Amino acid sequence: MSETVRVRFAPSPTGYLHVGGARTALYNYLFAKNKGGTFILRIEDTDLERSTDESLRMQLSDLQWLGLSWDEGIDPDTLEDQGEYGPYRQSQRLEIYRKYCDELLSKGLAYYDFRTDEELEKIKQASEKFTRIPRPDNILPFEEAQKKVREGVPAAVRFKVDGKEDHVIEDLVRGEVRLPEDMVSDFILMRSNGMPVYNFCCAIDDALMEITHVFRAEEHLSNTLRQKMIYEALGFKLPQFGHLSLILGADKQKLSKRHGATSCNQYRETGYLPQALLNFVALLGWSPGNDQEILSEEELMEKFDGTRLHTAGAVFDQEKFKWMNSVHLRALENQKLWNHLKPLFEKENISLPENEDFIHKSLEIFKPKMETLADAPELFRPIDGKLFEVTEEADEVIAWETTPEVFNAWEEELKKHHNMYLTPEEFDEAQNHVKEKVGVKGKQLFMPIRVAVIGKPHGADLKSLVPLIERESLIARVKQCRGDK
RNA sequence: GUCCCUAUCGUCUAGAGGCCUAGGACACGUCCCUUUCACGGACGAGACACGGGUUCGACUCCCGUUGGGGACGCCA
Repeated sequence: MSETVRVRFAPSPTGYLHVGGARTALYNYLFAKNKGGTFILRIEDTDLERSTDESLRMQLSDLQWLGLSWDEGIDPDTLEDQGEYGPYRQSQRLEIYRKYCDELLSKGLAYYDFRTDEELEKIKQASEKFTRIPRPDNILPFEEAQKKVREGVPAAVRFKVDGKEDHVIEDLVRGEVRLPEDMVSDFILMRSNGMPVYNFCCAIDDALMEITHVFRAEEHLSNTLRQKMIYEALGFKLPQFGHLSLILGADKQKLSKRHGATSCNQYRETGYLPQALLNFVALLGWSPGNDQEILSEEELMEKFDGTRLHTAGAVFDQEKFKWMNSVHLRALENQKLWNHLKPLFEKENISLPENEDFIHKSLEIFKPKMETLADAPELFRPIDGKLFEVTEEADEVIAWETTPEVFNAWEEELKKHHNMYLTPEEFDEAQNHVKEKVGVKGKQLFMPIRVAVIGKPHGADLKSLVPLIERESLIARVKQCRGDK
């Protein structure tokens, strides 16, 4: 009895995927998964000026990175259609729009508008409190207008917004939303260059692709009114809409570039995990209804059924996102985490042992200190002897009266051993010997040693850290700290 | 300006008339763990925008005010 759920995400390929877009895509994806439905990717590329294949590929790559795979749409590599309802790129559906446009034109539900940009601009300037574009004084009869168009006179096609009735939309998020029809003016269906415009394509495609539910941002509310009119004029069945609250910046304005990082790609490049981004944006405007905040994709799928969506906007809190990323990062299996980290080490020219033992031990020490993947190079750099350097932070410690003695004693201890690495026990023993010999304890003791190991007074626990570094390298480091040549 | 949407700690949120002296999380503060830094743990501070109704009873329902946001494109 219940029809199959078909939802879509319909980005326009202009730049990277925005986090708001990621959330919209996620909700639609989760809803499809939750209902056993189909998730469709449609490309809204009718704006020739701004849409590029490069952007398209960037968006597809972002979606893939997030793991939001689609059942119908276009192949991310070949960009070829996949599915029964194609083409899935609006730029390849032009004849379809043309056909429906002619239908509306011939029925008198739409008309050719021969006014130029300049004329329209003049009209806008003329009225003080301009809100809507007025209908032209004399609309040519269809046949006559068509003839003129065929002769090459440019004209846009506008939909006639006549009625004075209110439209009621049963919104999945907001309940009954009443929109007065005169809220919008006669809107464009086809540009004068022959390209159809968003509201028209969207309505036609959603109808033809048999979309059942549309989750999209609140800013589309007035478009929904336009699209409803198109649906009705063409006799299509309206899908269910759910208008999502907006994601806001710290100043409560719609999240945009001036708020800093807003594209998925930026987060990807600064060391965020896709599962963290998904988890975080999922909770911006929706909650599972309990106190659980860390959710896997599977849990999200299971719990997201299109209800419990918030009506008010949500501020994107970078701090909390960072925290959530650190939680997902710590939950990651060591080997998987290492695979994420490897390219970063290579990029920074940090050479590290790659045996299982080292990976496990080092990650156990450094994982709690990482918030993003990008924190790893700083943490691991001191392990690589060739990159060892004494930082300014260490100056104070080096200046302590007893520090040179600690350095010497530490070096002597290291020289007593012969194995490549010290064990944690051997380190303890060595440290105790230094303590007895120099007669210092506490900060006076371990801070100089830490400086001699990683070049700075703060960092990971020495007992776990020292066994990860070659003894020879440790000796070289003390020398360097002491200023030996 | 017009229309639409919206309103619980600084932020994300739980709360669907009595379970609320309003719960959780981030951030913040104190303490514990720790010979540093993190992680972890305990505790603390911190909110129902305001005014009217409805009701025996409102954070929860209705109306208004105020605040915030969005739309008003031959962008999507």
